[in-house]
Amino acid sequence: MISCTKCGKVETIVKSGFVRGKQRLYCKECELYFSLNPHNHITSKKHHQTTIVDIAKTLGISPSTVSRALNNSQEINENTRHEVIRVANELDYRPNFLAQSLHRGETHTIGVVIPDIQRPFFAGVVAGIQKVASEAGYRVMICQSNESHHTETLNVQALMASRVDGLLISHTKETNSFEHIKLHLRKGIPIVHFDRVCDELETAKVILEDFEGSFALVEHLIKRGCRRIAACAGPQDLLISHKRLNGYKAALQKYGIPIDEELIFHSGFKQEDSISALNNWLDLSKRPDGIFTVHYANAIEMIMTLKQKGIKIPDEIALAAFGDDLVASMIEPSLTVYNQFPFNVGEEAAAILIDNIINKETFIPFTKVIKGELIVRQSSKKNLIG
Amino acid sequence: MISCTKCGKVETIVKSGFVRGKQRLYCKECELYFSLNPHNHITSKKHHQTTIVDIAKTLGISPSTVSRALNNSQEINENTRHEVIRVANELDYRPNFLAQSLHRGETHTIGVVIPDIQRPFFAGVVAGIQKVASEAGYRVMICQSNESHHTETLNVQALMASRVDGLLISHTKETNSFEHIKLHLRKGIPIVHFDRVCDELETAKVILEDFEGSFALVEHLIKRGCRRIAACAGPQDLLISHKRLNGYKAALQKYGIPIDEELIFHSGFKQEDSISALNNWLDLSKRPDGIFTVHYANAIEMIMTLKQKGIKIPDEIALAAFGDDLVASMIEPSLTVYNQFPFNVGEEAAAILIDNIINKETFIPFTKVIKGELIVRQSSKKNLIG
DNA sequence: TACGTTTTCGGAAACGTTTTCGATAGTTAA
DNA sequence: TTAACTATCGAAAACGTTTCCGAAAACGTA
Repeated sequence: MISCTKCGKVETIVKSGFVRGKQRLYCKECELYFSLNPHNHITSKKHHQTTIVDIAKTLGISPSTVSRALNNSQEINENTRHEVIRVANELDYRPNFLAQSLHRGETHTIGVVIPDIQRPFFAGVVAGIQKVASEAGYRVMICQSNESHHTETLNVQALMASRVDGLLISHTKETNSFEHIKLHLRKGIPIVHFDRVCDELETAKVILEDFEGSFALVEHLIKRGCRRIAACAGPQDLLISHKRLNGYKAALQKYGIPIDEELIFHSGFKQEDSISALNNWLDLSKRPDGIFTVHYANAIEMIMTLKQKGIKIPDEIALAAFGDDLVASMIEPSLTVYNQFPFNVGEEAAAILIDNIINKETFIPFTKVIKGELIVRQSSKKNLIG
Repeated sequence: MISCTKCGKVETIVKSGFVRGKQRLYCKECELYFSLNPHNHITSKKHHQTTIVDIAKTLGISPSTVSRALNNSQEINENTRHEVIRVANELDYRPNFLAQSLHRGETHTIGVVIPDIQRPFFAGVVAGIQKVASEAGYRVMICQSNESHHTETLNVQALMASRVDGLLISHTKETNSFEHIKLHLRKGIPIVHFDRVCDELETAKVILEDFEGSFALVEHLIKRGCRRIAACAGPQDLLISHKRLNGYKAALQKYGIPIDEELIFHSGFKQEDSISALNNWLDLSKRPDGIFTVHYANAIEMIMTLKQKGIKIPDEIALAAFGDDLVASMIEPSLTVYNQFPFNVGEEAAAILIDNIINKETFIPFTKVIKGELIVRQSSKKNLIG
């Protein structure tokens, strides 16, 4: 006797067509269409994630119907839909994201390449990215380049192989060729740069007020009385290093202070670099009375060294730096900084990328500037002129 | 006239079988087998990633041969392999990771769920994970739960839908039910806990010396003369909070100091929490002469507050805390901490997970303890007894 | 009764790979 | 000369899903 898959009754069953050698049936009461499948041995492999086919088999219907039921399709009987959903829950069905992505040609995943997740700036950016992305239903894959151009290239390749829908990238300090990006840009993959951007590529960019921030910091040092300001710039190859250095120079020029190349040092991100630069400056016949650093970490190290040497901050030397962090406010004297709002940078970058992904055809690249904020602390206080 | 796909010569071509209505050909000189395909219009869609089929069509061979050529198969003519690789480079072929994963049933990706990437501890863990994972050829997907149990559940679901090969997780402070983990554990997905682990699940775990570290910190405070030590413990639900509190209590007991519940406070991770706890203690008739906090950030805030109030550290109150960070060494007085080596935690957790993934059948869960290190700084120096 | 329409579903193709199976031609052995 | 073997490759199935195309039954209308 044939019974309904749902209610189990026998008397309500009527035949309803004949497809591919199998009798199609219909339960009058449940208004449910189904077929009988002779071999219902669900070959329960050890670790078998239930698929749409498993649901179809247990219900005696076809995979396409199950798919329709689970995707809010219009053309399906409401009762069938409920049955499918019931069985899906029973078997703990989870859609296979790989299969969906393969079919749809999109993964709803965005790739992120950053130099170092342990730097608070990038951690903040990533947090901002994840917030916006998850709200928009996108997953995030993060890769670290560790400031190595080669690793960055491998990261980009891996993300592209994973068919991410778009890419967010901040380049390494040694990256000065961009073929690995151009390649994918030509294929139409949406790419958004942030912070360490690249001017020769036609991508959307989210940048900081590198020039304005440096200008504000240096101008602030000048206004408090500094006349001989040293600069600890970043790695030579980095575009933002140039921009920030230009801000420094512009501020000096505005106030008629000559630029002394002796006082400009291009550091890496290592501690030794900034310390040796500082020592060189201190050995000069005319010591600087102010120091501007492109990265707050350098300034922190310098403060520690200056304190050991018994040099008074800010009276003998004042300091101001790019980027805020807890330690900048806790150290004594606390450090004057230009806060970059990394979380906002991440939010904006992700929002722009997702816009680029969704409106791929009409999107026109542009550059968004995230405004920063000068935070004056003890390392530069007192003796204010203007 | 028929010419070789490779060398273009006509006279070296011989017929070599006949398959599915198509003449199979062979170039004597190149030792290359191929067929002619009547329609070689590569329908160059706008954004068309070249596939294995595109390569097959341009060479007049079958996709399976291309696959073999690209996968170092034995059963393929060396000349054919070279031709395939040449064309693959020409068309800039990139294997579709989705299709590969779908077929193989594994993604070579591991999922990571952490409460907050912006906390240096977790950023360090993630860096360690990424190092080991990438060395082993695994990708990493990172999700933040933002200390929300609900978000954590969604994260786990999303990662499982993406069919990650394994999961690394550190629970939120509010997580006290683990159904969302059990479900997948039953299906055989390798899962490794770290830091904020869960004792009721049979997973491998990487933990810190929570008990020992607290014991060491508190014993250190006692040895320097503290007799009334307050504790700023973590959230109630967290297993590690209990362990650390137990270490605190054990140290007191060893030295015959009574445990005063008045001096134990369970904080969240917010700044206000620890400050109000501190104020309560200061209002007591018998103030504490030492403070132990489960998280260094709380101690930093307390140091700032104590300094404002003009209370001498460590003479009136000494401090010691769990977890190291740059700010702990920079603040004045610098903070005595128990360093947890987050990078090592990440490395170990990833290594164990990958071992679990590869040897799924034989793997037996175990717990790995990452040893920490007591770093004595100014916040607890002087007056040493023992 | 005859015909058109609606509802509901199944089959099959497609996404891009890998792999199993089988087929052919050439080579070697008996 | 025939059989067995080797080298090389193609066809097709499989992974799990979605979607296009059609088809059958039920329903409505004349």
